[in-house]
Amino acid sequence: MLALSATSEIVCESPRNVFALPLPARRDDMSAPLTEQLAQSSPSVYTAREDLFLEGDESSHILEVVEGVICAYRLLPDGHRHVVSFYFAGDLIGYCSQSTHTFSAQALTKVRVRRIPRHLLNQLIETRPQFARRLLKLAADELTVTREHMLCLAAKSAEARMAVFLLALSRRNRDTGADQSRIELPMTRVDIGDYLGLTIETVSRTFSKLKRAGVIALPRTTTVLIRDAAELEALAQG
Amino acid sequence: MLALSATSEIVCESPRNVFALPLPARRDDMSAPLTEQLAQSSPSVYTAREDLFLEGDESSHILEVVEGVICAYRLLPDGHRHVVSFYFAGDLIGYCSQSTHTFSAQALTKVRVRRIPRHLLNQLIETRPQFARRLLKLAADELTVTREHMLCLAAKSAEARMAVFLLALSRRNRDTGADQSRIELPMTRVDIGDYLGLTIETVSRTFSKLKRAGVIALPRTTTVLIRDAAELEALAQG
DNA sequence: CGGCAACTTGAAGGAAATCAACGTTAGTGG
DNA sequence: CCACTAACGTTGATTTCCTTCAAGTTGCCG
Repeated sequence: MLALSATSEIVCESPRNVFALPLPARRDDMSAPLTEQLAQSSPSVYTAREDLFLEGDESSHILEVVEGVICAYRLLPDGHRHVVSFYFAGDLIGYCSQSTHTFSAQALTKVRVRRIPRHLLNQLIETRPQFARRLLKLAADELTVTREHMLCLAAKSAEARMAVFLLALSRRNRDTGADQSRIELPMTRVDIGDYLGLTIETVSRTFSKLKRAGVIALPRTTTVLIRDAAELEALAQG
Repeated sequence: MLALSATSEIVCESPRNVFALPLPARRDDMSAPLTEQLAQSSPSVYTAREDLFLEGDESSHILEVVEGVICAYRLLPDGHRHVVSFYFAGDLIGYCSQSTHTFSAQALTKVRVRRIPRHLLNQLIETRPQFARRLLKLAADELTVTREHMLCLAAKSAEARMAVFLLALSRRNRDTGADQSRIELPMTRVDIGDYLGLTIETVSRTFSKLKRAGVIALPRTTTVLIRDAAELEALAQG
């Protein structure tokens, strides 16, 4: 029921790629009363392209994604948009942020989230030091993943960035038991571009290039089939 | 004596720029016995360009920078180097990372650091929930700062990145009571380039361009004088 | 079937990388 | 103190990759 306690243990020690974070929850390692308190809050539902919150909003709750995909983004004064991260089922959003949100969050698909009041989180930290350590581990892992993405933006070509991106989605599939070689993209080309620091044209062209090279196939615009994972890994290196 | 407890309160609520993190410590808000335990460890000293640790090394301690500047970096298979962050006096390194370091750390100047054993940190988390919350806050702030830098790399021009970088250093000066308009660069052009995702040539050219425009002056290669802070702010926007 | 949004593709332009040469500074030893 | 050297920094010319601008095309939903 509650992912908080479980996820941190499943996370790999040194995540190499983005989206390498959480997995489905176990419920046996939390104190029962608190688990129930957290579980009480019934999931909120959002439809595609609906904003869950905006940058600057009061963040009295943290969110656990139960179903669907969420896009965290920021709008810049010059009109640019930057996608900070994508969050999938099992992920936590805003669990360690300021008193106001530092980014906006938009549903990419139909989304169900569980809202956990921050004061309850603080209460858990007070009473269960184990819990605090796990939360710290989660924060540390998100930091590592963010740095990995930063490195990607600082030092890699469009092709390499796309390869890293696709491999991250592929690994996420593997970790959730889905087909590694078949990726359903819940996000548009604009979302991908804003995430990778590229224009939609470059994203599209790079997809075409990878397709021409036989590395991937694109039966539909939202479906990527990985044909040559080894080559994709090589391209991801740079 | 110990920065851990104090820094988190001084950190601004939503840091807008890198290097906006910690400030000198206060000691009054920690339980005395533990403070003393932490203070016992006498600072280690490193000379310029000496590595404190390498990526992959066991990280049994976290480091508090007492004096000097440290450069966190990663070496990529393709020979590229990426500078993750710079750490200044008062900053904490590796306080929330994996069991092995996810980046290497090198002294840019003579450096003194206090080494705090991780097990002691865990002990503090167990016994002092306040402490755990503060550590979480520190992690959250570093995440926010990292995301800010990521945005910079993803969406800004060479000129804008340099402007953001210089303003961050300027703000750090202000926060430590030093001259806002006079920046002593402890890092080389290579370090700056690897941090901003630019080549040394571009870094150098951008410095020259800013100088020509009267935005900054460069009496020496390691000294930047900010002549037109407003214009620099404008350039930082993009 | 029409209309619109998302995506693709092509051509031209620009920002930064690369390649190459020259200056400058700091550190060393005569 | 000065000459020498090597690392660091600057500047210029050229190339490359990605962006921008501009049409098309596809696919979805009424």
